[in-house]
Amino acid sequence: MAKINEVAEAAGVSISTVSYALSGKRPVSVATRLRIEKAVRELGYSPNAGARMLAGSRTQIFALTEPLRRDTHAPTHMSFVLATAVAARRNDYDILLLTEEQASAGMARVASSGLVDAILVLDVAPDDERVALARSIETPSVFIGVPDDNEGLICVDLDFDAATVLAVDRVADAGHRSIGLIGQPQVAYEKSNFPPRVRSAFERRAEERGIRHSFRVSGDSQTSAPMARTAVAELLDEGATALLVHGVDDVHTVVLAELAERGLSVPGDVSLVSVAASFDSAVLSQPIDVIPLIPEASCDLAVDLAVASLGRDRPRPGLHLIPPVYYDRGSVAPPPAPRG
Amino acid sequence: MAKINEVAEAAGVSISTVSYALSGKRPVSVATRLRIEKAVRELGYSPNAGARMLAGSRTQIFALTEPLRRDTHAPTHMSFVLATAVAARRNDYDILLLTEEQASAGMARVASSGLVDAILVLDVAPDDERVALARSIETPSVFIGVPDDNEGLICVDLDFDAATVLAVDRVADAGHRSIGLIGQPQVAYEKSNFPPRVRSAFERRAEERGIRHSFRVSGDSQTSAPMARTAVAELLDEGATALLVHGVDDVHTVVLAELAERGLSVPGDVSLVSVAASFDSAVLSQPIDVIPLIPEASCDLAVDLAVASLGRDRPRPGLHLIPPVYYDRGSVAPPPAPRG
DNA sequence: TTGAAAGCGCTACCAG
DNA sequence: CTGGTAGCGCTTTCAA
Repeated sequence: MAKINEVAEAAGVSISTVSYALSGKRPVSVATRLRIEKAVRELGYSPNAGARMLAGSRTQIFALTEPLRRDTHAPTHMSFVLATAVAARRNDYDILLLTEEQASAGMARVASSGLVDAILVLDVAPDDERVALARSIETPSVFIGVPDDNEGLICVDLDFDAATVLAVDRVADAGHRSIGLIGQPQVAYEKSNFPPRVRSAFERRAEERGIRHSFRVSGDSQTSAPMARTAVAELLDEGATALLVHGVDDVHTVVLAELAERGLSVPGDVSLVSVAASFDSAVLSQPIDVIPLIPEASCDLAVDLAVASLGRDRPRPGLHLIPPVYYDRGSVAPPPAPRG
Repeated sequence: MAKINEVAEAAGVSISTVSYALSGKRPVSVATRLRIEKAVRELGYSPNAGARMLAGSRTQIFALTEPLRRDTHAPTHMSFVLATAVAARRNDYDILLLTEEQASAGMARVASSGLVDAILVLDVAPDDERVALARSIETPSVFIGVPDDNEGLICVDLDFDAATVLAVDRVADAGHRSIGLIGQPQVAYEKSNFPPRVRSAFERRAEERGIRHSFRVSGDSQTSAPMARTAVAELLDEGATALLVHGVDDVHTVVLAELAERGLSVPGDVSLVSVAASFDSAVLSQPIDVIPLIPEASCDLAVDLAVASLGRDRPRPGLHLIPPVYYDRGSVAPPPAPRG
């Protein structure tokens, strides 16, 4: 807990020179810089955080608000939190966790006390209450996810629309005339922002391509197995020859198991594409075409935007959608010839 | 972003009176207090975090270090993080997230910059590198979990030893002479601190009671189903009439499914006790006796200790073990009469 | 290339 | 019960 004046003394220079040598905001001769660095090392000096916040205008802290709902999928959520923390540290920022019942309260608090330089908003709901708050405070905020009313906000996300179109087109191009979508649990279509986007893009694009389409939700962690099985059964009964899956790893596992039990091969009998999966699809029992949702991509971009919003030319508000990438793993083929 | 002098001016008092009125560290007449509160409200005043840190000696921030290993069980982990955050807020503290490859680096950084008042250590390994660091820094730290070398540290945890003894005794008292333990995935016995404690307490207590015992690991999330099934099969083959389960929800589900498939009823044919489960056992298909590991209990205590370690009479180092509680749900009965 | 010194906004001591 | 004010440790302007 040495202080800057001790470093200055030890190096035989003034306090300001030490400060500049460390921040690099003013040229310092090599000789003095070396002496200062030596003193810093020997004293184990590290600038006091409170003093920096007060004197400088940066706290080097980002808030991360995440209203952890009961139905949040923990592994996915953890990936995003971790990716955000890593990206932040890479930019010399720490993450302050805001997990409260009333999400806005914590946000308002850290904003008005100047504890953080910017706020990263996770787990965005379609009608998120944090939207209004974000507009009313000085502290810049970046949404990881797109709320319905996003006018004037900076939002980052995978381009779910384009991703879904990519998937529909792929199976349509392969010749499929009837496709199904196995989606998220029902609650996700009310509380979360992206499942509805996938669903509507799916239906719209299928219409545009003139192919039959049908949609089913999957269950939550307790009911995912039976619901996903039922979904597969119903979609196949309706004549679907290709399935898009928008779900967590468990749902994929169940879908594959159900197909296997029915003696159906992929892609021989049924084609399969995973849309916006944020887990490593290598854990599945067989390779599946995937258009991944990569937490690191969203979070890196969000942090970059947060940092930029503190600088000279701030990023302009709007949607920053990440272009989808299609990974071909061989799970899409032309539909089997109709029997009979 | 009003400042304290504006509040003072608006209320017609001195700066110090405002400060004392807000902190309560000095009596203030009701009349002036009311004027001050009014001014605070109207100006939307909220003290500057950096200034408080610098002037006061508290940052009102706790660090939470969690080296998120690949094999971490996300839902359990999230429960602990959430419980910690809630407990911290209740004490007017925020949580700074430290998730780095080299866990010690972040810890050292926030300690030496005075960014946090104390450090909460999660996901403790038997030979945790953070132990040495904790001893070398000024900032108090509280371990949630017990490392092998815990001399001089403040550690909080469920009393796994007592919990396991409670479970063994229960089935032993019911008349079982041969019991099995289905434990965590293999890796947990190397990287985590509590699974070995449950296992050794199980073996020791069974010896003391003079009953046969056998142990099996379960698998990770990908292999839990087959491994847990095998474990059940092997333990039953060895003659176990009661099973203790120390695992996540999935393991319990699989154990119950395997017993059901074998046509064995609980507790008619096999008795079952869940040891140190941190999930809500109500999600299981049938009620099971449980000695729960309650994240809130550990985290509340840890936060209390962290707060106390900043006060006048700091808690003395040592293990703060939470006494186990046995919840009887009717899954333990005397063993069936031996057939033949 | 370097120094001196004025704050940053608050807490808490010393006076009254 | 209330005020004045000296720092807390650093950043940054102004001077040299």
